[in-house]
Amino acid sequence: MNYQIIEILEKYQIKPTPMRMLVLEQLRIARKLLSLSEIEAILYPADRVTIYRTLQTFVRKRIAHMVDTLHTGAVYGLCTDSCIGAEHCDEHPHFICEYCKTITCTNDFSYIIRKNLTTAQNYEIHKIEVTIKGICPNCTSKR
Amino acid sequence: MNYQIIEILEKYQIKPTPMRMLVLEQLRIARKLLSLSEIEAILYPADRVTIYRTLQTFVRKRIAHMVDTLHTGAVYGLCTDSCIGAEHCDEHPHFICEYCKTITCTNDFSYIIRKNLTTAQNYEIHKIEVTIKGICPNCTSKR
DNA sequence: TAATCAAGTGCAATGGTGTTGCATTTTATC
DNA sequence: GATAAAATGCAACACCATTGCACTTGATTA
Repeated sequence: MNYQIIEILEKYQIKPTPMRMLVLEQLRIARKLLSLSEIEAILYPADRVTIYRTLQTFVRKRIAHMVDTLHTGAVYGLCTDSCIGAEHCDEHPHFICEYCKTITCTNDFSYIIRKNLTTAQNYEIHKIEVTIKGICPNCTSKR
Repeated sequence: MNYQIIEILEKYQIKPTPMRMLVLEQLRIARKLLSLSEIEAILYPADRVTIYRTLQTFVRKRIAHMVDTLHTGAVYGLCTDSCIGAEHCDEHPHFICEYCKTITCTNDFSYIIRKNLTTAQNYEIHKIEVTIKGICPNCTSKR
């Protein structure tokens, strides 16, 4: 189990310290994107700043991506299978369920946006963030 | 000039106080979305909280919409001509130029996202936020 | 016109999140 | 084992959103 985590960290050239292993483990366990505060609560009494910097390292090393939406705060998630590798994929729309508060990834539409804006209007696009709020299929049935 | 502003406010059933007229005027003058702090700076020494509540009122009364992206903070803009009326339109993608920091509205792609997620996957969508970061056509030539 | 009430405003203060500086601890290297 | 580099933990700060409360303004009614 831990060996697997260490393996992943080393694959991304991240020194496998205890804190980093803990944070990575949580990102792997979680079935949703996690905020700094959520991770902080899970790993209490681990230091907030250290987790913050760990997440920064993860984003920099492209093992995880960050989605920033104001009223939920920034959240972090591991890149999915489809984006493991050379590309840092944080462009799939993120769906925030207003019922269960879960943040999940949905299909990627960014290529449509990218294509339109770059070819037709000469925008130079660095990052596309799509955030969708509503009720997820899970919760639709629960209500 | 002021009569026009008063007219607009009354159209949206907002009592035309001096502060509200000032804020609305700035939103109209600005060719981009404005943050609370930007409006605060323009209207100095007007009270931040009052402007904040004025903007809340504007959003509630659907004369303006809010876009929230973390690292720029929340920004506000008047609904465009195409969305004046019954519908509160805040779903066009917002483009943040990393050079001039200007936030502008771009074409609307949300219908694509909405259609796909609702018909194919049973999501109930309340709000779509698309934020794009990069360099706008204006600044591309300047560099 | 004066009294009354609701709405709007301004000041003070709080809470949350992101962020930095610095001293200490841990880890890697020689 | 000594030294250097990286990671960590604590304290503190900055910024923004937000609330509480007292005061002012403006509208309504007696």
